[in-house]
Amino acid sequence: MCAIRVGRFWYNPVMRTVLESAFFDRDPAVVARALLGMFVVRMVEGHEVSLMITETEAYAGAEDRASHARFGKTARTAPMFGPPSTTYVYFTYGMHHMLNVACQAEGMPSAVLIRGAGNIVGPARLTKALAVDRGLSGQPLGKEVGLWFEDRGVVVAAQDIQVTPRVGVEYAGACARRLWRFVVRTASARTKSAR
DNA sequence: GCAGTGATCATA
DNA sequence: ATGATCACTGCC
Repeated sequence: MCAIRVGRFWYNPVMRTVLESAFFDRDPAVVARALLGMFVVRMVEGHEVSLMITETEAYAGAEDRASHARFGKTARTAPMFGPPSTTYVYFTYGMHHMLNVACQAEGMPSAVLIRGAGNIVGPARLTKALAVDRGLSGQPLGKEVGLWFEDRGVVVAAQDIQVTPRVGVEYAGACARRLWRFVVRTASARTKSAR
């Protein structure tokens, strides 16, 4: 039985369970926590690239003053209101793409931002590495679009998770202090402290 | 420390 | 139509 090491974590390469929409049909903070140790899988130029997720953030609906859904449904944010496992990719600062997955039932806006995976730290670096752009926004995760998530049996213990406020949402008042950022503590994926 | 870059959304 | 803002990164 050959196990493969990812940082301090080991997994069995035989186990590959694709995360279906039910996984995402939960509170975004629960999903964000549960995604640590899961793998994001992307087809890029005919090759399957998979990376263990190490950093996520949760975003909720209108009551979350840090969420893009706080102003209601718009052309850009409509995927956040879609069924669970809908991708929400947006373009910001004139150059960066951000990868999110919608959570909860259709009509209930929420999402998890994937901020880091494998050795990649930073949400825009991740989308660059995985060739993710707005063309994916609004599409359901799956092999049809070449982007999906898998459970490969990595278990991340609570003691290995750092929980912090979300990055870059100081404008959100009290919501900025919500502890909705989840980071796997590893030697390689050491992160900057929240700004 | 801060420039770069352009979509997005509120305001009009 | 206009302007401020932005769930960021890389280079100074």
